[in-house]
Amino acid sequence: MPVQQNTALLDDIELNTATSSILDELIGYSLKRAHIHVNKSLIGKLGEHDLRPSQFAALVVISESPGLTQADLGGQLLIEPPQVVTLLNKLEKLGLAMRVRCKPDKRSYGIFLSKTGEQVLGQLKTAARDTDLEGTANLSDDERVQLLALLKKLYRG
Amino acid sequence: MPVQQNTALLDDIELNTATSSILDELIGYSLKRAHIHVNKSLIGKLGEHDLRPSQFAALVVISESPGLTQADLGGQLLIEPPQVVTLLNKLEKLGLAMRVRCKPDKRSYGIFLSKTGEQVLGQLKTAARDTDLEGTANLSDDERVQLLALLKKLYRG
DNA sequence: TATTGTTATACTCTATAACTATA
DNA sequence: TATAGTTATAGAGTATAACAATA
Repeated sequence: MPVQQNTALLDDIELNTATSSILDELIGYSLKRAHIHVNKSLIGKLGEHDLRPSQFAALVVISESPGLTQADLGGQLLIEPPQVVTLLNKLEKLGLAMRVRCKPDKRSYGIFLSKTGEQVLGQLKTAARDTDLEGTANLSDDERVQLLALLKKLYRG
Repeated sequence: MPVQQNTALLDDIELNTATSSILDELIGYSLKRAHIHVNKSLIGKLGEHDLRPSQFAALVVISESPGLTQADLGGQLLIEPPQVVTLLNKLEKLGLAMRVRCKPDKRSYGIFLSKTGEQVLGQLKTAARDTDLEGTANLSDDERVQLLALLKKLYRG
């Protein structure tokens, strides 16, 4: 029979909405959706400072280990050396961080925050805590604690 | 005093390892780390079929709503129309899905899986379940159930 | 005039190979 | 020779504007 026979039927297909999908069984898929959901507000807030989430994370790590090398920073952020270069170029351009040739090994830099970087980071920490609460508004405080514990156990072992 | 005075000290900086970081307070950050952790094995497995996670998710959605439009698909996957085009071009090139002009509205397509697409999807579903378990091996079955419930509550409300 | 899908474009993220300067 | 950082490049993901065909 001709293919076009189904045209009328196909027009009135109802999309699955309630049916259970394999995607709903996969923790990986729900992690992605949840991450998108929570990060929306953070991205918006950081955007006011011309920063991305990874750049905020870098500021935090540098602040907690001033003088660390680019290799150290990449290791903590789980990014490759070329990404560290791009990231630091941006932070230096914004006047928030700097490379200093202060190591005996003249190939490497010590990475430090500027005074401005420390000040901005202070503001960003508060903003990040706020947006994280906003993005998880569907959870109670107890549920937030449970979720955080489960997530850390998941990826830290 | 001269800046270089600190050189010897800076050489022996110890990186923070145990100190608590604000990043560890943010659910958004832990979601990202957990997602990276769980998705590694899935990406590897899907790579054997020249597929990415988003393309696997598209196969699932199409299979569950055969004949849906590109706008429907993009809505379910939370991606924009141009991304749907790229995604479907890839699936058609692999012979897994196809656009069919079967709607009264001649501007739109109905999207369907091919026979091969259905068969491949069957294999991929099993593989996805396996790799999701592998990637969450640090959790017990109870903890997986709890985590999934918390994640869905988080992004679905 | 509005909508579906498409193209073009751009910016971010990610990853690898090749290069430099130091070690 | 090996390593720290850099450059070049390429692929994937994301987003917007502009366009064609159809409504």
